[in-house]
Amino acid sequence: MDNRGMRISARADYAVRAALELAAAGDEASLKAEAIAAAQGIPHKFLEGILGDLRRGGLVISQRGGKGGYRLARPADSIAIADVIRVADGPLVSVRGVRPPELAYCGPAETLLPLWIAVRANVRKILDEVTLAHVAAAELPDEVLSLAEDPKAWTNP
Amino acid sequence: MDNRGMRISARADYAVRAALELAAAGDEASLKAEAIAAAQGIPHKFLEGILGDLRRGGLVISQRGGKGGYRLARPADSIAIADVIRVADGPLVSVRGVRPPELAYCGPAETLLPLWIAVRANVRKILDEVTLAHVAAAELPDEVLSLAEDPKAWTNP
DNA sequence: AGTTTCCCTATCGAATTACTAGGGAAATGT
DNA sequence: ACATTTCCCTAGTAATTCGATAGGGAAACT
Repeated sequence: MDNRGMRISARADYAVRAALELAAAGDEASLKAEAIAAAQGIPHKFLEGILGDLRRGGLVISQRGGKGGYRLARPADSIAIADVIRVADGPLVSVRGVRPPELAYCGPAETLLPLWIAVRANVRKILDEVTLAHVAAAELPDEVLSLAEDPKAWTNP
Repeated sequence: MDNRGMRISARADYAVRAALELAAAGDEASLKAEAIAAAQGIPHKFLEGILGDLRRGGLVISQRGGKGGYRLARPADSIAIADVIRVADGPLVSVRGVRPPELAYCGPAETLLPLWIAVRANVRKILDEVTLAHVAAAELPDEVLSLAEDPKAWTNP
């Protein structure tokens, strides 16, 4: 009964870190998959698959050949962290595999639905607002920063 | 690449719904596993395992025999939804299986750590505050309700 | 005793997760 | 033209997790 709960998968984590490397390199510059993999300690072939998702999702543009690599398709301040996660990993929050609005509860559990909706809204509030540019520049919006700076937020449970 | 993301497992969902049935029955009354399973449409034997977790976690008290069943160990307004989820399903939020404070990021990804912390804090803000009594009585705290009532919170992405 | 109900362990198939392998296709440099 | 680089695609795989089921033992009540 240990490591379950709401988890951010390795795939989502890797996708965001790769996108951050691209953001840090500048909107014009391009990086090779191998360079990103080395910089972030991500298995190279696994990362290639993830970068393919980001490309199909319209977040990055790729080019083959000697001078090839990947670059962001849009400015880093117009790509939210949530965009990257959704493209690489599907819907941000789900309950038993389905998105909250599709759930049917009965009896005393009826009010669970708005509760899950509220949880999802509070996750979105952060991940839809924070962009690659924010994180790459280490400058989170004030509301997010104040959440993260609360010492209680760092405690175990 | 479909149903991943941050998911609330069937186990966590079932655990909360079972606890809500107990809360609705009153702090003193007790219900049999079979009755809870029928009321909420949860596989009976699967639910028994979950109720075992809740008991070992100190959230419910069980009794065997003809007049047996389960009842809450504490008043419903002193048990947060987060308590139930943690006991049944482990830590609320994790990244790649580990809890955020244990993560090590480098380069432009360094600020990811406070970001995940902020996400977790925002999830906790809801699930630590809302109790079984709130949900069973269909009366969510105002801040939570206003999050859930925003029509944008119900949209797809 | 006999029934009821919780309690424990074991098992199961299907899905998911995190990777790995191998080769094909396009762009570039000489 | 040719070799090299780098992306691109499909398939596979070992380990784990998820959701569920089965069977029987132990305690409590009538």
